[in-house]
Amino acid sequence: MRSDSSSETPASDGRKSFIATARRAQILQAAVQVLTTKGYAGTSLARIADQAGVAKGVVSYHFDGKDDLLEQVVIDAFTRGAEEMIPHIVAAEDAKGALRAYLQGNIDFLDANRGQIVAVGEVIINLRRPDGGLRFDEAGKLEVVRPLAELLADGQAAGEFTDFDPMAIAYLIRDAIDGVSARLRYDADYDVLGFGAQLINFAERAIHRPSGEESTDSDPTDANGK
Amino acid sequence: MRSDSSSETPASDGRKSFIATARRAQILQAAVQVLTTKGYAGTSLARIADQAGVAKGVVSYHFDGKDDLLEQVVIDAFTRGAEEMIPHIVAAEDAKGALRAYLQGNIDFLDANRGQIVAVGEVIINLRRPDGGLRFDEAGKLEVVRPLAELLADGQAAGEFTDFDPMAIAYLIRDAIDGVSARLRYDADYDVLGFGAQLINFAERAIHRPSGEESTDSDPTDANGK
Amino acid sequence: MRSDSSSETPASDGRKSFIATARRAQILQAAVQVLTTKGYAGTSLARIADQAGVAKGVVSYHFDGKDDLLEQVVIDAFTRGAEEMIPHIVAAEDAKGALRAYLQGNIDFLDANRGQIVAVGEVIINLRRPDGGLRFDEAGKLEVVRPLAELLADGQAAGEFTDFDPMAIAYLIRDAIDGVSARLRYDADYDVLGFGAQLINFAERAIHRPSGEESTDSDPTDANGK
Amino acid sequence: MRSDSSSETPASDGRKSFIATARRAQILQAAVQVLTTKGYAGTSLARIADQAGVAKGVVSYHFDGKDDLLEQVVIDAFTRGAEEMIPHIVAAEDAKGALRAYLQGNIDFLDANRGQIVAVGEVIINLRRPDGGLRFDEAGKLEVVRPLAELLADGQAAGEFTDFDPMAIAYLIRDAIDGVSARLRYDADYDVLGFGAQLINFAERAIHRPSGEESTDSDPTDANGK
DNA sequence: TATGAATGAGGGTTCATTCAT
DNA sequence: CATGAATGAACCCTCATTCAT
Repeated sequence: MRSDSSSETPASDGRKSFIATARRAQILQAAVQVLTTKGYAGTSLARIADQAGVAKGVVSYHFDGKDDLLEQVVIDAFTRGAEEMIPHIVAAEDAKGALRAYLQGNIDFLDANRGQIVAVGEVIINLRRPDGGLRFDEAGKLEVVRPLAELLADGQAAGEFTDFDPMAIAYLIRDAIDGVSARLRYDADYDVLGFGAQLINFAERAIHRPSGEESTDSDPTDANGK
Repeated sequence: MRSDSSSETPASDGRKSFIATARRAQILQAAVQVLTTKGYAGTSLARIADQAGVAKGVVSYHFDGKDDLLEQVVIDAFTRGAEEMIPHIVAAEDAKGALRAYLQGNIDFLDANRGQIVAVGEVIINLRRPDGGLRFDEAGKLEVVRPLAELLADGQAAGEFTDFDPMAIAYLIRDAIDGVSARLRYDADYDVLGFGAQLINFAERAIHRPSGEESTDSDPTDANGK
Repeated sequence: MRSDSSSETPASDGRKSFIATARRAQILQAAVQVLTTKGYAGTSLARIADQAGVAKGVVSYHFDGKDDLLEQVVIDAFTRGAEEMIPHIVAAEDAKGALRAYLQGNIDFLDANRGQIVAVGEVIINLRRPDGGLRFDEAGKLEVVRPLAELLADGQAAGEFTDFDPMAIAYLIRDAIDGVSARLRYDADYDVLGFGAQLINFAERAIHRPSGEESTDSDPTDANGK
Repeated sequence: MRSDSSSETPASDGRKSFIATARRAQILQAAVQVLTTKGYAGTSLARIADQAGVAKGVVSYHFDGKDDLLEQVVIDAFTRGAEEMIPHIVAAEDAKGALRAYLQGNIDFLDANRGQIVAVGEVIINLRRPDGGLRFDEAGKLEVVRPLAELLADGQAAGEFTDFDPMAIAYLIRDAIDGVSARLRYDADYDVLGFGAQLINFAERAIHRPSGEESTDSDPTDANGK
């Protein structure tokens, strides 16, 4: 069965039968569990099948091989994440609001999907293409970072944000969010929301332009506070 | 049978012969190369031996199995990193200087050791103990983060830094540094120093207490920025 | 549970429905194509079903397993071949004519059915019974060679052919014809008819008794050509 | 271990150690046995290892995979065959002698190596390259047929042989020899030498120019048979 | 009739490790 | 010290077949 994302039939869930969809979900869930527990290198189709309570061949039947299965683990999460977060960001009235929505949206998503986050991270970090290159590489990362950088640049253009390299700071913010993912590896009960509050506070302090500051180029010429 | 802890000091009393030390270094270097090229899951003793130009058995002879070898890759780097960075940090006169030394030291180390960083990351992220737990887990991470958090707390106590949760911001800073490591995976020529400058700038803007600001929890005696 | 022997005569009394007959033909044709393209070891029911554009289960439904399907590929061709060739042979007036009819009939059949010949060969050579023995073995071969040997012996008895071991020469002629099949494996456009002409020429030169020759042993006492 | 045919050391058996050479031979012999008994499709590394009395991994250790192993089965036989037959052919004084040496040499080789012939045939017929093409294809066949065709053409030029297409008759002769191989599949005790005698007889009757016959396509200067 | 779903065996291969030399 | 040889487990994948629908 091909994991064809195109749906030729107008039916709601696409062309996959109900039972097939259910099995796929079941197997994906099992894969997430194994990835989280055993790590990427310890994740085998046999263990996934065992965890799902199905025969080993079933996994190969529903997915186009191990790589396809693991890809789906990531794609599923990304799809859901984008669906949840984007609306909040575009609904913001100004750059400050959009930045806050971006940060809070990511934090909330991580907090609400802790069960999947670690597994997704394992795959992103380890899954490679047959040629040896990483399956989820810089290109995918850029897709996530660039919008954030544009958001920051917009805020600078509107005079809301102070001077900095938008791309670098976008990476820095992503690093903080990815750091949360990493910490969930060690501590499933990590206080994601608490750290998120600190992160938002920190970021806004560093990014927001103090009222009255001049927007020149980069270096603030004078720093006589308010 | 753990590998002898004296293995890191081959010169002092000569517990390891010269040739053994050389072989170990040669194999470790090969392991780094394979890890960087093929990733953790693609790293086998056979490939390492091949890369090192030695027979497969040699690796097992000089290291107590695959896990021991991979551990050494990490420990070597950490040892060297600590040796290089700690002196600069302790030499700083105040918290601001220490923070800058910490950040610049880490950035410089990453920049100077790009060849090893990716390999080290692969192992830290993936290597697990026989019981399934991560070999380099939260405990090791805390060893790195806690000193930074203490440095930040000291700065707050001295009135140099503004208010924030030292632990959270320490994690945040570590995330940024680890983010550099991650980016080296995709781009061996990543501008580490450039990003580092932005990071330092950003961090200081968010951490330093603006002159004239009231300190809620520490001594406001000196608030005259430099 | 062998497949019903009436399966080859779908029309006579309608034991098989029209649709079933069509499906069988469709699947057999797909099997021929896969066998030709991928070889025996590369031929699976999945590939055949795919090539035929039907679900995998359909093949198992219409045929009593893989072996039955492959048998039919051979039997179909043999049945058709016999139907086409035998009439010409029995219609010949003398042994020389019968031999020529035999050779030309075989050549023409191979030439006209190149698309199937390779597939048939793959099965004959490889298909084995559950006990490990070849499904199409010496017995089947004899069925083909013996009539030819009898034809040759008749020609000798009639004084048309020179002295030789009829069975050995019958095998030799079959080898030449089978050789054509083999060559079609490598070259679908092989000049079957051209080789056939050379074969007939060669065979007649070696088999026909020169006029005036005594029927002694083998050596022609005088050789005053025509 | 690579099956490198080049030998960097001047030692007699090349660079393979004695024990490795012995194991390889043992495994090759086991492969021949399995191929002969079970056929190509029934030949697995597990069965070969079992037949050889070694663990499955040993086969993969000594050969570069299944294909490499099966190739060696063929190459070994071809190498030995060429070594045995070529000297006799080149030693012949005229084309008639060379043809007889060629035929007798092939027959004798088949007769003396019946144990391997069937296995070799299984591989030649079935082994395919990763791209789907046959591993031993037309090109290899031509290497065998062309020298025979040249031998025949030489005989024609020398007036020893009658008129025919040398290539076609060369193929025909090869077909007869290959037919012997095929017959050994069904009957391990096949009378190879007996058939060989008939074949030689038949071929010479069809190929040799009767004394006094005119040559149509070559130099008629000497038409007075010897 | 036809299909998708499921199974379990077996395929070849890679692997970390042990051991005699 | 170093090596080649051997092992057996685990890997992913393909297969022919069965079965409920």
